[in-house]
Amino acid sequence: MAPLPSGFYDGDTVEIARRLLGKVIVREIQGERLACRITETEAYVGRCDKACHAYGYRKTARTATLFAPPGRAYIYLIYGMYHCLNFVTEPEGEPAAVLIRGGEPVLGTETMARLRFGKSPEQLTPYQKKHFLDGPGKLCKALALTREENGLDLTRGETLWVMDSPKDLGIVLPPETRPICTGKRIGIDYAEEAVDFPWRFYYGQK
DNA sequence: CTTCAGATGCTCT
DNA sequence: GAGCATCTGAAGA
Repeated sequence: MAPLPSGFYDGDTVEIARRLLGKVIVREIQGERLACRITETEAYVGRCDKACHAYGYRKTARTATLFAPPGRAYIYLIYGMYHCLNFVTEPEGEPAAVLIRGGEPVLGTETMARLRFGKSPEQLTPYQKKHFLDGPGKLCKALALTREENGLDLTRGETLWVMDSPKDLGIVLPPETRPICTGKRIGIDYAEEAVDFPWRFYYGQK
């Protein structure tokens, strides 16, 4: 199943956020395999970034996972009802992660649609289809990820991992031709000078 | 297409 | 008690 190894995550968080675009998240639930291709990410670096939950190495019950070895899942509850999926980066003890902000379905669309809307893909409105996985909360809902999965080791290929390409699942997709765009991160207006860090990466217009 | 209110509960001060 | 790395449906332009 060839999950990306811990070495992939053991490095500069901003660079890893960029390199995660196009990679494939695989999720196994109840014997079924779901997959989506990553289309949007953001980097968070505790050492120097006021937007990071572990800014200044602040360690609490919630942020403990950010200090874990690279290649773990950091999942937390936001706004009382949604979850955000991150991949822990940098060597153990350096709190940092990449937020997965968006994706597109590769496998298991039927189940993802039911997890997100309680409907089959055919029943979705055009608006629902267009915005299927374009947000961190949407992605977690479609992949059935909650705090239960916080701390999971992504390098073991158990119930959640990342692969280099859809080909690793035997799925052939058209090659990615969209440009990689860079911008400011979303929803961190409180973060003072860090609001301007260009640490968001996404595929541009088709 | 756009704006907008409301939902809902954990986390940290 | 305040705020949060958000989403949805409804309503308006």
